[in-house]
Amino acid sequence: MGSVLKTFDVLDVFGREWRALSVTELSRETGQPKSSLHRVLSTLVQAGVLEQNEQGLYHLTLKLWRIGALALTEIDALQVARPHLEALSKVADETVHLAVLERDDGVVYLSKVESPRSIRVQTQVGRVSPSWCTATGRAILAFDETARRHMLAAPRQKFTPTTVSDADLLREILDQVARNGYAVTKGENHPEMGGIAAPIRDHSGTVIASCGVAIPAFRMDEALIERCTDFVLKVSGDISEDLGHLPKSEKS
Amino acid sequence: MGSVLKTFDVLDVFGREWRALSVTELSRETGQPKSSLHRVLSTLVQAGVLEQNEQGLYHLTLKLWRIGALALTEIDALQVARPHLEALSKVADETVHLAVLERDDGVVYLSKVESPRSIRVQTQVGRVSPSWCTATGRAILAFDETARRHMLAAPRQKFTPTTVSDADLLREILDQVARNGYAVTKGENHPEMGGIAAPIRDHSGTVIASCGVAIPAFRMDEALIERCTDFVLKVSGDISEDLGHLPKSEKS
DNA sequence: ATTGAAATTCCGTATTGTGGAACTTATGAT
DNA sequence: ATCATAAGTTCCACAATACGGAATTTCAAT
Repeated sequence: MGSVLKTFDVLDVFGREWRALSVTELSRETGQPKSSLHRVLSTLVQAGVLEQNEQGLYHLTLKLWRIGALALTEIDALQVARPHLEALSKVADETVHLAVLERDDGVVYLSKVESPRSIRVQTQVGRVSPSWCTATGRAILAFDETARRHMLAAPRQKFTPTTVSDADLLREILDQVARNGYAVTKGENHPEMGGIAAPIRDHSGTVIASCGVAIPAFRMDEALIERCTDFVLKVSGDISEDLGHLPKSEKS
Repeated sequence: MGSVLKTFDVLDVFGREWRALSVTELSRETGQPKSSLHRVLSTLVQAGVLEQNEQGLYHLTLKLWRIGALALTEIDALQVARPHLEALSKVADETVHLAVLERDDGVVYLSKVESPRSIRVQTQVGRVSPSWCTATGRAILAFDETARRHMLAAPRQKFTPTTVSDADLLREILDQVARNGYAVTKGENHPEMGGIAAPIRDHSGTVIASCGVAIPAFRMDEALIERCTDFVLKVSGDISEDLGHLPKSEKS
């Protein structure tokens, strides 16, 4: 393996554990000898990607984020969506996310607005969750044939007893999501967590992202689901419209 | 130079130009032969950092942002600040930023709220600006002795005729900012742009960031500056307070 | 078809990365 | 104060890897 790939292995560790790491911890995580790591780490410090604190631990600088943030600017949706997400968080009174697919079997949260409630779902912007057992993931997969095929081809872990991992059943569920126009999940990714999400379309009608609310499972009764679904659909529609997607013409 | 450093040179180019790039463009920017670049690019694709589109152009994936975003979560201020920044944007009716120092002679914008006005300052989250001639930069430098020393030691470019680059004058200005508790600049970084910013303190009283408004220079008259300064000071104080910084006790 | 420009592959060379071992520093127990 | 342990860092001979000029392929435009 080349030194560049090893370097990104090291950075991946920083992406998983989000804190300052020691050479020994990195050695344990990556399985590389400390002397090799030391060289890689020095190089990363020189490149301005890592810094070493007074205890000798290494931590990320903002450099990677800064380079990567410019990749985000292409995603017009982010700018446009923000006020709508805040409105959604306010009326639904729950934590709200904007998500896109990453490598077909993951969704990554680009933006969130936290619920002011004391008991709320703990999530992380930049975190990747499995696309096939989350509401935000399914809301995109249902409308993206290619991604769906890739996802169904890859192996799927069962995170909880109720995680749907069977390909046929998953296909049915996604078809259902496509018909309904929204996705609801409960306890499939994390036993105490659920979500309701709907797709966001760009000017061409392509589904490029989803937005949804994340709700503690114990709060998710029929009434709440119905209420929140309306809010989520309204907001996903508003964002799509702001992106130039014409709302389906009403009969009149 | 090692291959890892070369790799980051390439990524830096993606950080400057924020769009898909061809091998030839990268060759021009980095001065490396195309065959070498090709190897580096393949490696980065393999690492999941870049993707190649159908025209053969390379572009960033979200991976770097995702790893780097976890570095941001350490910055509690970001979560806390968001609603205050929005309030500031609303009352000031101008574009608002939260900024931190990067490598002493730069400030990077972590968060922004755009003004709804049609004529507004064009900025970019993730962009680095010079710390010594921007309001957000000076608002931090004025309270960070170490950073100030480093900044004064490094060479300083003149961006406009009015950019203050003289070390002694800069020292005086920063002392003034420290006494006032806020910084005002106009046309020193960009001729048509100005700003007003104030420091944000954490629970220990240390200045860790700044927030400020960015204003088109032609709008910056005395009245506006005074009005906005009040808003900025109010909000920077509110954010600091939310971070656990006790407001200076009132005499009573 | 023909040309030109860009992307990609090839391959012999030498620079770079490699990792075990030795060395240094920090910590904590006797 | 002394020793023991663990972590961080440096060294160096060897081999793998990166290097880049040149050859080849791809693609679009004329």
